[in-house]
Amino acid sequence: MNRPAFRNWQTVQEEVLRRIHAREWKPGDLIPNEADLAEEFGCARATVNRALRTVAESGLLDRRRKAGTRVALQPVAKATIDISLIRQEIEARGQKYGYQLISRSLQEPPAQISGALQVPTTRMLHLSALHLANDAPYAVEDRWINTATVPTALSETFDTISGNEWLLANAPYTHGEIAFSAAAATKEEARLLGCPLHAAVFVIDRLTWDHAASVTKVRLIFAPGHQLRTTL
Amino acid sequence: MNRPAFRNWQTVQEEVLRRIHAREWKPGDLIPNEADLAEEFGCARATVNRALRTVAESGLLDRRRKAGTRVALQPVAKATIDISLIRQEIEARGQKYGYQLISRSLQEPPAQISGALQVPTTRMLHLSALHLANDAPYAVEDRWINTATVPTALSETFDTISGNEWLLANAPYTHGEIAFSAAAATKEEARLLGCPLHAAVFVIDRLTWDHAASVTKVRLIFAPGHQLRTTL
DNA sequence: AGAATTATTATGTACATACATAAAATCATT
DNA sequence: AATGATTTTATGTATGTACATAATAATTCT
Repeated sequence: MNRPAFRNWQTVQEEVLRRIHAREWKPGDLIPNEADLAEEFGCARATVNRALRTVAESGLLDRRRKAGTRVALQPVAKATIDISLIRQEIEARGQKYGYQLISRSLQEPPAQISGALQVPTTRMLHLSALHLANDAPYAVEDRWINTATVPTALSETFDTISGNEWLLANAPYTHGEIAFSAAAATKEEARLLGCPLHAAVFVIDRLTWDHAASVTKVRLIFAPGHQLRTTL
Repeated sequence: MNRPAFRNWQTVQEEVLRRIHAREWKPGDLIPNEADLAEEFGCARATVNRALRTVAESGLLDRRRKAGTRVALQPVAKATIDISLIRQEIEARGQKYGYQLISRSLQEPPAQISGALQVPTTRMLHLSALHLANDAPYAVEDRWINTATVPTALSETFDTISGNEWLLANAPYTHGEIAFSAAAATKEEARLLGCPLHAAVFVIDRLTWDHAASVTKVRLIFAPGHQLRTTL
């Protein structure tokens, strides 16, 4: 019997995935422990561990100490979405990027905004801008910046660089929340995007934090037809 | 000098993140190599490697052999979205799940569908169903199943179990594509969801494959107001 | 029987060492 | 100076051993 050599963790991972897909290991099944698999595959336990850990991260395996490793009953597909700069997104598609500042003002935010950012109702920096791809409207950016956290934003005009880009370079964040939804274009959004009033638009809302301090809240409204795609 | 003990990879990771956030290591900077960091932190190189690898996976570091590790110039935020069963999604929020089959038929798909699934224009199984949360319409499921890949689907009525759930249990897939977008509700969708015609609805399109064979193409149309949320 | 304690076990990880690999840097050659 | 071969170097990973940790199983005590 010529035992195939599973000598690196990728190979072991492929074999594990094959067995799951081929239903040799069925959903809910307890699979052999690391030590046994290591012996079977002719490699070290650490190698098996690395492979199984990676598969578990993708959601196909459930692992618990002492209880062992079992094939997930209801595998939760995990879609990873790369949130890059809008400029990069457009340039990556070989299109020309354009940016246009619509308004910049210091004003008191609506309760909904100041609540989300958890700041007392002081005046904040509000930006409205338009991103263009090949001169066509691509997305409207509506942003509030917490000037208590990022005071340097007050001395930036934002007429050539987007809030998006300036903040990434000047205001680090530790974590954040993001939400995707659909909305009907408001009058202002429709005007900027050149689409009918109440057209269905794709919206991304993002809120970022630097430790306990809120940094910015941004709403991106994409022109009709926009899709956010990824692989599973 | 009492050197703090960074004795496990999580602690090392936290320190690395701290230095990046504190701009001790600035975007674009080359950071010390693994061996040096291991000495500084008083741990093994493998421990530093695990920490740096994890941070790199999150997009904050760029690593290349021989070239070393540097802080990402434009960190690409990665949002991971868990795609679970609609039933689980609803039950996880403590709501009652309901399911209603609208139609089930064998028919020749429109060119757009058969093209995406890369099958000759044979008859395919088409399902239309409604998912409910606390008896209120939650999402419309419009699904095409490739009966060449999943012949057993032909003997399932789908009147009590959704295509979503049945396929997960009976038709494994190796990979897939997913797209998020906004659309105006069609007449039929508006009727089922109980919303105005052309209301802005959130849409998820998914296409799954088992190796080279297409499995299913599904379009989920969510009731107005639906949000898909995650953390950054 | 039920509760508290202890033993067992599978995963999780740290470490030292060794070698693989990719890419940059250097050197030799034309 | 351009080209090609060689060396160097930082990351990538495999291995054996050791111990940590969490959760289950078994045991003891009340």
